[in-house]
Amino acid sequence: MISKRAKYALNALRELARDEKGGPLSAAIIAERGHIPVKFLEAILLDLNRAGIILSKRGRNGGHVLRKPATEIQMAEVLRLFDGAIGLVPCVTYNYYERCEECVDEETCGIRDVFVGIRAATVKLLQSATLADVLKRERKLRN
Amino acid sequence: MISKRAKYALNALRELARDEKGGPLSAAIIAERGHIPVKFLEAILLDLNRAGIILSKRGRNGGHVLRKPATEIQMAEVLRLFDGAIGLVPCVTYNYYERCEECVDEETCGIRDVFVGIRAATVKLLQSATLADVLKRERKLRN
DNA sequence: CCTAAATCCTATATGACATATAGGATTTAG
DNA sequence: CTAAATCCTATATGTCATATAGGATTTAGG
Repeated sequence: MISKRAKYALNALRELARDEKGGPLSAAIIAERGHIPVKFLEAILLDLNRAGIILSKRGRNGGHVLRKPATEIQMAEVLRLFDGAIGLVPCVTYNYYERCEECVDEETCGIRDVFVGIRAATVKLLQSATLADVLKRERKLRN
Repeated sequence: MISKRAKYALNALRELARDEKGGPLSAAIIAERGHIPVKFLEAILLDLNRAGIILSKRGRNGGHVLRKPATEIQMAEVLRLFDGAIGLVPCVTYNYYERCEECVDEETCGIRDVFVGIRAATVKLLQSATLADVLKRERKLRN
């Protein structure tokens, strides 16, 4: 299961993608539209800003916009940012690799081999799922 | 990430599969071979027994054996037993379905749509991964 | 029958983490 | 100058995963 932080982040980014050509959206508005606790969302938006995914403007008429086009923001990037590794076991991830303490021989572990395959499939799907793709899916689902 | 309970369970089951035609294995032996805390493993084996995956015999010369052939025990079954839902969000699972609180319209949610695809791919891989398959992979990896 | 070896069972410690809130400091436009 | 917004730090809070303790029960064999 992904964390609520990650889920809220995805929801917030979807709102920004929908608004891509409009003005900046405030945390309060995003929170309302996405049914997200405001203060919690603020922290999430801060992380997204620091990670270079959104651009946040302070002060009156401030708010948040996507820093890149919606075609270039992948769900994979967002999940990695908030939840770290995507794999189901620590020994199958690229960026967060960690040996399993109990592991006897990683090289010949058949269990690991299965999880390697799952990670590959998952990452592929999460990389092809950009915010633009998410909106496209929604248009399709509405018919 | 899957829980340690689930990982330990898979490791323990692999030991039993390797031993499939031998006598029952005690928790102590499995724990030693799999580098698992004994008492913790005991509780896990108890769950596996209650779930009908292994058969446990008490008393002297007691121990645990697979209740079904290794070709019929899927990793999917084991993960579901210990970690519950396999999907990355509660709204995409068959057996543990739960609506996302913050969800506005599940039917047309593009984010959910992506996770539906991931769950399908993951479940497929976990179902085809039986204990026999795991052992087969290990023989292959040793070459 | 007795003992050793094993599973079975319940309770509990404990530490980590995710979720969430509080309260304010800072910036910015009008 | 003020209102609206982000930014920042600290903290509460509860839940859960991991793990251990201590014994009750069963079973085979000498």
